[in-house]
Amino acid sequence: MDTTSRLLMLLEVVERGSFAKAAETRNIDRSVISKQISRLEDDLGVRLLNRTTRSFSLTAAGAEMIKKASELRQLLGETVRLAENYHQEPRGVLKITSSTIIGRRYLQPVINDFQKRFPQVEVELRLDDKLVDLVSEGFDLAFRVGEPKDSSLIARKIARNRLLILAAPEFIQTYGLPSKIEDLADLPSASYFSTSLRVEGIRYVDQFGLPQEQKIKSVFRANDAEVLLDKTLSGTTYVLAPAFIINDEIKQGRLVPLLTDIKLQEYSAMYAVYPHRDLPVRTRLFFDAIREHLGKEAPLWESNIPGFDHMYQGG
Amino acid sequence: MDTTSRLLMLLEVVERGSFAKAAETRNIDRSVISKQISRLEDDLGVRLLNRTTRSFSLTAAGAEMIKKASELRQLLGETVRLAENYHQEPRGVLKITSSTIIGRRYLQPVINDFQKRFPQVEVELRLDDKLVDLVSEGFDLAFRVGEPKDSSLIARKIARNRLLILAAPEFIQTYGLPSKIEDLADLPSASYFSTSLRVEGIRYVDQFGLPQEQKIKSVFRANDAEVLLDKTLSGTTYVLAPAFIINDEIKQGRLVPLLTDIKLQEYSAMYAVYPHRDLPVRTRLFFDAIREHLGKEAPLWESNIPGFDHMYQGG
DNA sequence: TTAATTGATGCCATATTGGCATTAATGAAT
DNA sequence: ATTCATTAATGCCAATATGGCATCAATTAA
Repeated sequence: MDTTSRLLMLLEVVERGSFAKAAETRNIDRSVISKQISRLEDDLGVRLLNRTTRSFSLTAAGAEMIKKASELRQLLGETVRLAENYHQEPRGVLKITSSTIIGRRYLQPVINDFQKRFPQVEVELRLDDKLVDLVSEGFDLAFRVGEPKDSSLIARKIARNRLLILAAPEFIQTYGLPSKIEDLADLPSASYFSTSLRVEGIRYVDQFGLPQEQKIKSVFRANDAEVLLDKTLSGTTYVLAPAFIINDEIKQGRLVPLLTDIKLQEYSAMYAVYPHRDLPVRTRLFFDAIREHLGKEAPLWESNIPGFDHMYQGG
Repeated sequence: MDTTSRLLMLLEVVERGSFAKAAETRNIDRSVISKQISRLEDDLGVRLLNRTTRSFSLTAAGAEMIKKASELRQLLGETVRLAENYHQEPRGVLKITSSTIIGRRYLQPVINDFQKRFPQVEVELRLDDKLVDLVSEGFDLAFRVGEPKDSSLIARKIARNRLLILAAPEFIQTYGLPSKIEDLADLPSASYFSTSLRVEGIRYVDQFGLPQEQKIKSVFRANDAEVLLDKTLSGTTYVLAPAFIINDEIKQGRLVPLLTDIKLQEYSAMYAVYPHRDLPVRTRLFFDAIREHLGKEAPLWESNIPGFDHMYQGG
């Protein structure tokens, strides 16, 4: 290991916040980090970290070094990617992250097929419902619902993701079929709720083409769409759900779309996110495979919703 | 050894022109280079060099890689230098290059003293009369007569270097003492002669302040100033010599300045050259030590020429 | 007070590196 | 043509460096 690698190690230590965490993400022993950082300090002849036994802070020199280390990582990444552009056959490790549901339902089948076609490509899939740092963790691709804020990343919309209002037949028996959107105000609803996003109403476009929001009566809130769907299947709530979480519940008659004449506002689409302009071959091929799988026009999941083209379009 | 080091190795191979030369400058076995370059190609998955047994050429991928390797070297250098700025005590290896005469006569005494003061600093001195590439060979400092052309380098004038016209007493006995500069036209002269510079006349300023050049009759040409001086000591030629090669020949009466009333044009000064704005401590200290040794006003070597202040000033 | 976590250190098996000798290929000199 | 020298590649081996384990001391949380 040479100075560059040690600088990158230092950068990881600082980004992760401790030797132990850096060791964990690298799957190496803590002692290795400790030794290599010490070695780096010896080589450079500067103390980089002020250490106490349980934490550390950067020295002035250390702060300058991690800036440079970050530039080095960037440049080294570009270099490797440049080389990868010369591959005609994809190879290497394809690192992907996505939310649990996207990964399980839409990525996994593509990955299975992909690795049959390209056995030289290894795949690492990290399912995580909170955003991870693509750059520092070295991911090639991320799949997310909603456009990411980080403008240093490149996001491409790969599939629309319209909303539906759903309830189980049992719910309809209990509460009756709502005939206009205002009826939803008093019906029990399941709704998405997290630190970053809480759904408190249904946004739609009225007959005059004006945006409106119908308040809902949320009796169950969770930060997991599948849990909300499961709750709704039990017949005790209705739910405003994105189309991409629908499996065959509608086809089997276990869920029924409500108020399909309402024109709902489009929900955040599904995006693919990557950190660089020039993708390695393996990434580009996987990206294409995903688009192929999800469909060019209507996304794959909409085939689970018969007649969806005519629903929630305001007619 | 990791990818970065291998890229730097590749860069050296390309710069030096062969595996063998790169191995030589690194003082390692050729096999190491061969293995590491192969390893780099495997890791990147690209062929970088088209090899025949006795030479190689870069592939397109290889050409791109060495560009990046050069950026990496630059950035890594900056990083290390940044760390060195935090040293209060100088350490590390001070790599210096100069012409033979400058090194032997003016650097060596300073180096001896310097290493007494700072035993932590190692010194590598490369005496070479042709210019070497400071950047690719990793030199901290170069000392040269004449301003270097490479504008990416920083040059600082550290001492003027005036000229004299010298002859041995024996020469004067033989040919008589010249009384005006035109007398030199027919007297045998030793003159500097190399592929880059050939001296064919003596440039001076006449009584009206106009630049003139007096042709000389060169009977001995060499690309080494000491050899010219030695020839002159033999009494068979006079010579136009820069002051910095004078030892005690004038004090001992073995050489006599001629035509000291002529106003000679100033010769190229001695320059220190370094590749970066921010010098490591060891370099800055050595630089200061050299300036101290050579003298602020009149350079050290002028003390070997009694009355030199009043010579060749047009009086 | 105890328990848990952190980074440092010493020890050891293992992996990597660098040097040597050999080989094959190539181009220059005779 | 025929040496001859030089180049890069390869296999083998010793020296070196690395990473994992166990342990320790320091610190914080419970």
